[in-house]
Amino acid sequence: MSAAVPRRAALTASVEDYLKAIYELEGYGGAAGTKELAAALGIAPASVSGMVRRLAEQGLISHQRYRGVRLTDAGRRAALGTIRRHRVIEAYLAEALGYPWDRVHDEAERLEHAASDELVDRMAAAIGEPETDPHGAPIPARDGTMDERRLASLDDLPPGTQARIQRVEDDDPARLRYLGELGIKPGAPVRIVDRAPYGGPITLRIARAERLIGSELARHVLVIPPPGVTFSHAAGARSAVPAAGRDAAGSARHAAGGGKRGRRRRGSAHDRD
Amino acid sequence: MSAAVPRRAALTASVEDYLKAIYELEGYGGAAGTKELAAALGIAPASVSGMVRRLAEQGLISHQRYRGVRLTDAGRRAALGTIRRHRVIEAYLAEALGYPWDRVHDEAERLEHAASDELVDRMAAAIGEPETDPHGAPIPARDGTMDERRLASLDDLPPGTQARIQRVEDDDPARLRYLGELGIKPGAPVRIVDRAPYGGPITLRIARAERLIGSELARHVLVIPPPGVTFSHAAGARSAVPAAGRDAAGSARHAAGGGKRGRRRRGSAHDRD
DNA sequence: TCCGTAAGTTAGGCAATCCTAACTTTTGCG
DNA sequence: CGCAAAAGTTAGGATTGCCTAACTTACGGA
Ligand SMILES: [Mn+2]
Ligand SMILES: [Mn+2]
Ligand SMILES: [Mn+2]
Ligand SMILES: [Mn+2]
Repeated sequence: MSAAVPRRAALTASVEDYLKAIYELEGYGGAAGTKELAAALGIAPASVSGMVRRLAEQGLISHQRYRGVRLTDAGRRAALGTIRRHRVIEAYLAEALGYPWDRVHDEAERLEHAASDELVDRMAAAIGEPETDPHGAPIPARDGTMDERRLASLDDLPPGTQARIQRVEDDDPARLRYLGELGIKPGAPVRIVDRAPYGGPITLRIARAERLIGSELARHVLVIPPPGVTFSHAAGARSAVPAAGRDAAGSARHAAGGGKRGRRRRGSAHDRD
Repeated sequence: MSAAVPRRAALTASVEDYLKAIYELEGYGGAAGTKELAAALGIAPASVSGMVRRLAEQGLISHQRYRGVRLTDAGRRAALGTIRRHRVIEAYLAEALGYPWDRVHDEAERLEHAASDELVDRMAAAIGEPETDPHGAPIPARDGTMDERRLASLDDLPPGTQARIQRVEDDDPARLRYLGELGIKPGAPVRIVDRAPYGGPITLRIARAERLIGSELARHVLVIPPPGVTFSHAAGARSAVPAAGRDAAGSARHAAGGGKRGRRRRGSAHDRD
């Protein structure tokens, strides 16, 4: 049984995950920092330094010591390939196999490294060439192009605004389930009825009901920016805002944990796409 | 990005492949040899010795030095779990995604280590709980039970015998394509019209046509043994015959290759199931 | 300008896998 | 029975990836 069976020229699963993470942390024009990357991947910063050297040697990223990394064209191509596989798989699991939208991510996180492009293409064809994953994230085309429009979050919208939910962040399964209960899913029309001041609750009209959500939650729900809206939160990864509000690097949750012995227990995932 | 996301208590992909290989080499009551295992996995015998020690320490196999290995109950359970995942995935790819039967194996060989049991169960349900994979290999049930009937090969049948194709070996994509052209696939009724002596060609009546096949090819096509047939080739792996004809251990093809430098290039696969 | 802190690196380790070379045990044959 | 080939093991390496501890650099104030 078996013997290798590599998927492509084949980067390792680890490398693919690094490239994906860097892609998402670069956001609109920045570089990805070591610590940030470590948090996103659930590993120690020192480990990232080591991998960064190797990725740079392989020409997948460029690295300025102490200054962060950026994808090269080759690295970006690879990242978008993995992202395409991930999102098509998520869409397929939801569409063809009845997976709930809060459980597609973890499964895709593993399958993205094992599925061939042929399989992914067959999946995409089987469900009608979807343009987004179940959370509304755009699926890169086979040629590596992807819709990279910046999005605004519900938290950025003034009262009275009408919009259509474009995308929700898929980090947290529990949050996804809650959003699902509220009827907040991609494609749904929404109206901002009211906003309490000082970061208070936001009143929405959604799915023919009025709902109150906190501004924290609202930041994880994205819409196409109506004219004149300045956004503080962008699809992809980081804030589009200059300085304020960017304390928690990216959106990394419980970081690497701090066990003493017994390696091999990295935290659970926390991503987007 | 991500962070771990293990599939189960999670054996490594390597360990799962070893256990599968051992399961198949054990055949009906034997032990699996180091060299045999190395050939099946496409790695060097010395590497197998090392892994064997670790698997024995973990209680997945029992090992008698210089005498070969056997699965423990825990090891057999794990092996059957992987085999179930592999075969369900093969069946799903063929049934739901239109994969040709000569290309499902390699894809399944990778996905089997990444797909969760939930995914595999959903796949099985989606295609009506298949009992065999596209090559006729039985799919272990969720509880780990599997039909382990010995099968006879076409080469074992005397002229005049009627049988129904049960299974074909899926080692070689080219052979699968050829068998497909001949109409030799699981479920097809076949009649042995004639056999030339001294290992000469066998004349079959299949798919309403008469076909000639060599005895080598015939050995890779399996049927439920009609009464009175002694078989020389069994499903699973090795011959049921005492000594004769067991030169090429198992059915390993091009073994480990013999590159000098540059590891990381193991040969392509060669298996069953 | 100076400095402390945060971020990033290096050093030293470990575990999983695989390899080649060299040595040991088994075993089939004459 | 005796031995040489075959099968199996050990020894010594390499690679990938991750970890902790300790050191270095960058940078935002005071
Ligand atoms: Mn992943
Ligand atoms: Mn997603
Ligand atoms: Mn495999
Ligand atoms: Mn197979």
